[in-house]
Amino acid sequence: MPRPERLIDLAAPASARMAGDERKLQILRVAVSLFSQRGFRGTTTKEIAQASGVSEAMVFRHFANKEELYNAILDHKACSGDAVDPERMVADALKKKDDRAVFEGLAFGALEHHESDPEFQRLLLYSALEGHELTEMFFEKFVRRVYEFLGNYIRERQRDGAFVKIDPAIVVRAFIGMIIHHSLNNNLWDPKRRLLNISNKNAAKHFTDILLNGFSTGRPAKPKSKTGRRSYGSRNTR
Amino acid sequence: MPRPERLIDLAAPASARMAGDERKLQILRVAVSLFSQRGFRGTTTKEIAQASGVSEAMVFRHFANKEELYNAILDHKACSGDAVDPERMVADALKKKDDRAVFEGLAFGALEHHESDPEFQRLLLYSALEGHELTEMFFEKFVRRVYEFLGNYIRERQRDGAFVKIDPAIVVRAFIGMIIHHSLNNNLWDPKRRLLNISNKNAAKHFTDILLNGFSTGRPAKPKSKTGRRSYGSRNTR
DNA sequence: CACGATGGTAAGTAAGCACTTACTTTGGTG
DNA sequence: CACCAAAGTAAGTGCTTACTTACCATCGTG
Repeated sequence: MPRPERLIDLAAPASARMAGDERKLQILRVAVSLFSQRGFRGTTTKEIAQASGVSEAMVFRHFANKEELYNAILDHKACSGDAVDPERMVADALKKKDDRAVFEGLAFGALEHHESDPEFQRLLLYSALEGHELTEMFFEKFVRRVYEFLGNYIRERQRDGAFVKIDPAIVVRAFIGMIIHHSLNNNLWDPKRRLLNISNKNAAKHFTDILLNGFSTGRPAKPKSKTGRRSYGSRNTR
Repeated sequence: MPRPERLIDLAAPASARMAGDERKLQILRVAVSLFSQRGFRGTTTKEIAQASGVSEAMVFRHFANKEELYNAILDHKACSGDAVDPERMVADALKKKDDRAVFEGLAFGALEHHESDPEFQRLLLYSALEGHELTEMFFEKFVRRVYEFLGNYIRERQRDGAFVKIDPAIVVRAFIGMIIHHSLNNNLWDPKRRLLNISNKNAAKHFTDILLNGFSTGRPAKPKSKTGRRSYGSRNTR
C-alpha cells in the first residue's frame, strides 16, 4: 500500500486565524492537490483538514460534505481558472488557413497547459475511472467542442483540396491522441522521460509534421547507402 | 434448508463446495473485475466475497490480505494471460519490410486486444494513479520493449531511405498515442462512441495512413511516385 | 463408517471513515 | 472596551472496513 507520507501544508503562517473565504479557498486548493494524488475515495477529510492546518470540523463548515467539496473543485477547475479556448488560441492561423500553424499551435498550447497543470489530468482520469460527473462535463464542454471546431476547419480545407478526403473525426482523434498520450507519458507513465525527452516545441512540431506529411519518403523497400547519418538533434533537448 | 440468495456468481453451480484452487481462481477473477471497475481502494473485500458467493473469511483463507490479492492479480494478468508479443505478431511483415503491414498489423492487434480486455486498461490506469508497482512492471516488460523493437525497425528503414530522418522514439510515441488514445476513448471517455464510431480494422488502416503519408495533399518537396495519392479517399466510415 | 483434512461460515474486533455537537477563542466595530 | 459574530476546536456518533476467531459441514479414503 504505497502512500506518500508528506502532507504538504499550503498555508502560509502555521496557525493563523483566516478570513472565511480565504480559508475556504485554501482548503479547496489542498483538496485539489490531494484528490489528484490519491483520488476521491483515496483521500480522507482528516487528511485534507490536517494539510490545511485546521480541524476536520472546519472543512465541514465550509463544505456540507465531501461530495460537495469535490464538486466545488470541479467548478473551480473547469469554469473559473482554466477557461482555455483552443479556437481562440489559433484564431489567427485559422483565418490565414495556415494549416501548420493551426495544428502546431494547438499541440503546443495543449502540451504547455498539461505541463503547467498536471493535477488536472490526474483529476480527470480519476473522475473517469470512478465514474464521476466531471468526465461528462469536460467531455461536453471541451472535448466535443474541439472535435467540432477542428472538424469544421478540416472539412473546409478538404473542400479547398488541401486535405485528403477522410472522416475529419479520425484525423482529430489521431492528432489529439499523439498530444494527450505524450502528456500522459510525461505526467504519469514516464515522468523521468526515459523513453523520450523532448521539448514541447519540438513535440508539437514533429507531431504536426507527421500529421500533415507522414514520415514515409514514399520510396519502396530497397537498401540504400548510409551517407548522411546525421543526428536527429531532437533527443534530450530540454 | 433454503440457501440465501447469491449475488453475481461468476462460477458454475450456484452454491457448491469447490476445490481450493478452483475457488481461489474464481475469487481472483471476481477481484479483477471489481478492482478494474472501482480501483483498489474503492473495492471492499466484502464485495469481492459476495460476488464470489462465499463469505469474507474465505477470501482471507486464500489470500493473506487485500494487498496480496492485488499482487496475485497483477501476476496473473501480466505473466500468464497477457503473453502478447507484438514483435511476433508482425514478424512476417517485418521480414518483408512491408511498412504498411507492420504498422497496420500492430495497430489492429493492439486495438483488438484492448477491446477484448478493457479491464486491463482500467487496472493499469488505476495502478498508475495509485502508484502501484504494476505500472513499472508493465513499463519495463512491455512498453520499453515496444519502443526498442519498433525503434530499431524504423532506424533500419531510415537507413534504407524509406523513412524521413526523425528520432524514431517520436514516431513511436505518435503512433502509439493514436492507438492508445483511441482505445481509451472507446473504453473510458466515450464508450458510446458519439465522437467517432469506427471499426478497429478501419482505425488501424487510417492511423497507418496518417503516420506514413500524412493527410495533407500539398506535400512540400515530395513530388511523389506513381499514382499520386494512395487509397485515401476511399470512404468516410461513420 | 469413522475420522481427519479441507471447504465453508457466523459473529466477532479494532481501527478508520464521514460527519456532528457543544463548546472556546478572537478580532473588528458601535 | 465590551460584545458578538465568525473562526476555530475536542470529543464525540454511528457506520464501514480489513481482518480474525471459533466453530460447522462435507468429502475421500483406510
